[in-house]
Amino acid sequence: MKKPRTTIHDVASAAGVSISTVSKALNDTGRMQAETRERIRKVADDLQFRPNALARSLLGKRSFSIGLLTNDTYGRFSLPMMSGVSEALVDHGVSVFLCATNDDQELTRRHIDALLDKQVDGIIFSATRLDRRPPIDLSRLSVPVVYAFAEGPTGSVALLPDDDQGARLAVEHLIARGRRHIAHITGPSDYRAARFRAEAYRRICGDAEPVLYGYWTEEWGHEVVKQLWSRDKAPPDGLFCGNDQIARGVIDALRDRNISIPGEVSVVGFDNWDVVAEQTRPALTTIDMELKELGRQAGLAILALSKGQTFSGGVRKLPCSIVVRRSS
Amino acid sequence: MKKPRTTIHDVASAAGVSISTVSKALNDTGRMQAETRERIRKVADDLQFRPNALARSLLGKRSFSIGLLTNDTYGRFSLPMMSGVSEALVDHGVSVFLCATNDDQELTRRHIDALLDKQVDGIIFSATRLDRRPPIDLSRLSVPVVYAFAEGPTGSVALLPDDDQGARLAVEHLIARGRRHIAHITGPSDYRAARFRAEAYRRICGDAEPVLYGYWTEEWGHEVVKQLWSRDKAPPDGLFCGNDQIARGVIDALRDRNISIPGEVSVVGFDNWDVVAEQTRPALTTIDMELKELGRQAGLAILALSKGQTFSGGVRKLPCSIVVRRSS
DNA sequence: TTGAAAGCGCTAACAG
DNA sequence: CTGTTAGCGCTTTCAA
Repeated sequence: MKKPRTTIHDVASAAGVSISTVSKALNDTGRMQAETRERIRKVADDLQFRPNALARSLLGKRSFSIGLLTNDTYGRFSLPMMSGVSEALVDHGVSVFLCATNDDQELTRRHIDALLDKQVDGIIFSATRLDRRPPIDLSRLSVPVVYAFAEGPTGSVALLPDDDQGARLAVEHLIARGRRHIAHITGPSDYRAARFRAEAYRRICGDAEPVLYGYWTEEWGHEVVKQLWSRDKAPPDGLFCGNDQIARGVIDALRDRNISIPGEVSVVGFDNWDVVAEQTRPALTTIDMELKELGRQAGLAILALSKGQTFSGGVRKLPCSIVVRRSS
Repeated sequence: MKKPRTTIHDVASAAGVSISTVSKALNDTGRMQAETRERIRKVADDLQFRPNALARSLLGKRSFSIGLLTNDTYGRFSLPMMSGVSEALVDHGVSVFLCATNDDQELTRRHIDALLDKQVDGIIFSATRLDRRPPIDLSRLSVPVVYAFAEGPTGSVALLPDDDQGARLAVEHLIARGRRHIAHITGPSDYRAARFRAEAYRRICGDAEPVLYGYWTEEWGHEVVKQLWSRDKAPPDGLFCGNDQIARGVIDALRDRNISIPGEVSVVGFDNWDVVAEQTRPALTTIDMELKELGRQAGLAILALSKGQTFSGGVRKLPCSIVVRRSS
C-alpha cells in the first residue's frame, strides 16, 4: 500500500547522471545540452517521477498551499467561493486547506497552528456575514491574509460584493419596468449588508415608501405583505427584497391574495440562490453576488501576496449582476 | 512579512543543548532528566517554537494532510460532510485539502497529482450522487482512498447513508400516524438512492399505491398532486417524498387545494434541508441523512487507513434519523 | 544522559 | 556542460 515513490536519485541513476543534473534538466534551470535535458526528461517520464513537493518546499520558498478559514457549515455562500478559490489556484499548483472554524476561538486557534506548521503561503478568511470578524486576530500572522466576504482590520486586503451597486441594479431595474412605488423588505438592521442595500435604495427612491427591516425568512415576507396590503395608502407596485427567501415569502403571499406578478407588482430578490429563485412562481428576478468570481479573486490576491508581490490593501468591492426572470 | 520562524536550532542554542536533545525533549522520546526536559520545554515555549511540519513529514512517516475530492459546487450535501471530515481530523493534527473537480477528468487529474506531490496520507472522494464514480480511477493510487456519499470499485471502503432504513423510518412513521394509503413521489429512477428508497417503500406498503418517479423539483410535487387528486380512486392519505423540494411542492399544491395537512394528508420529506423543511407551512417532517456524521466517519476511516491500520472494505451504510415537524 | 552524524528529497552554489 | 557539496528543519541511530 505504501510503496516508496521514485525519487530524483532513481532518475539520476537510471539516466546515468547526477541528481543535480536531473534537477536542472527538469526545472529548466542552468545550462546544459538540449539533448541531455531531453533524455533525462524522457527517463523521468518513463519512471513516472514526480518531485516530492514537501522536500521542495522545505528549501525555503513556498509550500504551494494556502488555508481557507470559514465559519459556514451550511454552504450557501461558502461553497461557490471556495470552488472559485480552488479553481483560481489549481492552475498555479496551489492547494487549499479547508478549515471549518465553527466560530469557535479555540478551534480556530488549532486550525491556524496546523496551517502555520504546514507552512502555508497565506490564509483566506471568509464568513457568512460581511461584518463577522475572525474569532482570533489574524493580523499579526507571519503569512499574508485576505478577507473574502468578510472584513478585516483597516488596511487589510478584503473582497466584498458591492451591495450598494447590487441594490442600485435592483431598484433601477424596477424603475425601468415602470414601477414608481417601491418598498424595500430586508433582514435585521444589524447586518451591515442589509444597511448598505437599504441606503442605496433610499438614495434612489427617497422615503415615500418604507424600508422594512426584519428577518431573512420567508415568514417575514408573508408578514410584510400583510402589512403593506392592509394599510391606508395604496400598496407598492415594486418590491425589492433583501434576499431570495424573503422574496419567496412575498411572492407566495401575493399569490395567496391573487395579486398578479409582475402585472400588479414586480418583485426582485437578492442572492440568486437557484433553488429558491428558480422555484418561485413566477421565477424570481434577483441579484447575483458573483461569489465564485469573488473566490477566484481572493485566490489570485493571496497568490500575489504569497509571492511577495505587493497588493494594495483596503476593501475591494466586486460588482454584482442582475438575473432577470419572470417576477419583474 | 516573511520573518524566518524560530527553528529547533534556535531553541537548542537558547537552552544550551544540542538539537537532538531538543527534539527528544519535545517529543517525549528517548530518556533524559525530567528536569532538562522541562527546561527545554520552557525555552521552546518562550520562543514560541513550533516544529516545521514539512520537515517532519519529509522524514518518512505521515504528512498529516489528506485530500477531499468533490464535484459539488453547490453545497447542499458536501459542506456538512466536509465539516464533519475536518472536525474529526483536526483533533489529530490532520488538515484537509479541498479539491473541486467539477466532474472534469483533466482537472481531477491535476488535483490528484498535486495531492500526491504533497504526500497526502489519503484521499476521500465524495459526490453529489451516490452512484457517481470518480472521473478517473483512484483504485491504483499509492495512498488509501475512502468513498463518502459515493461508491467506489468493489471492495473499497465506502460510506453511504442507509436509504433503505431512512425510507422505512418515513413510511413507518406515516403508518404510526394512522395512514393507510401512502404514495411515494420521488426523483428520476436512474438515481440509485431513488430506487433504494422506493424499494423499501414497496416492501412495507405493497403496490396498492404508486411510486411516482420524476424530478427532484417542487414542480414535480405540484404535478403529482394534480395527478393523484384527479384520479378515479380516492387520493392517498400519506405522501412520502423522495426529497424536501418535492415535498415542498406537494405541500404548496395541497394548500392551494385547501387540503389540510396533516388533517387529511400527512407528508414526509427526505434530506432535512433546513431552509426548505422549516419554511413549508406546516413545517416538514423529514429524514436526515446525518451527513456530518458521515463525514466524521469518513475522516476517521481515512485516518485509520493512513496509519496503516486495517479497515475492512465494503459499503458501510449509516443510519438516518427522522425529524418530526408539523406536516405529519 | 547527551551530542554528533547521517539522512528524508530536493535545489543551488560552486568547482571541475 | 556536468558533478560535488552544502544545506532546508527535523528525527533517529549510535557513540561518547
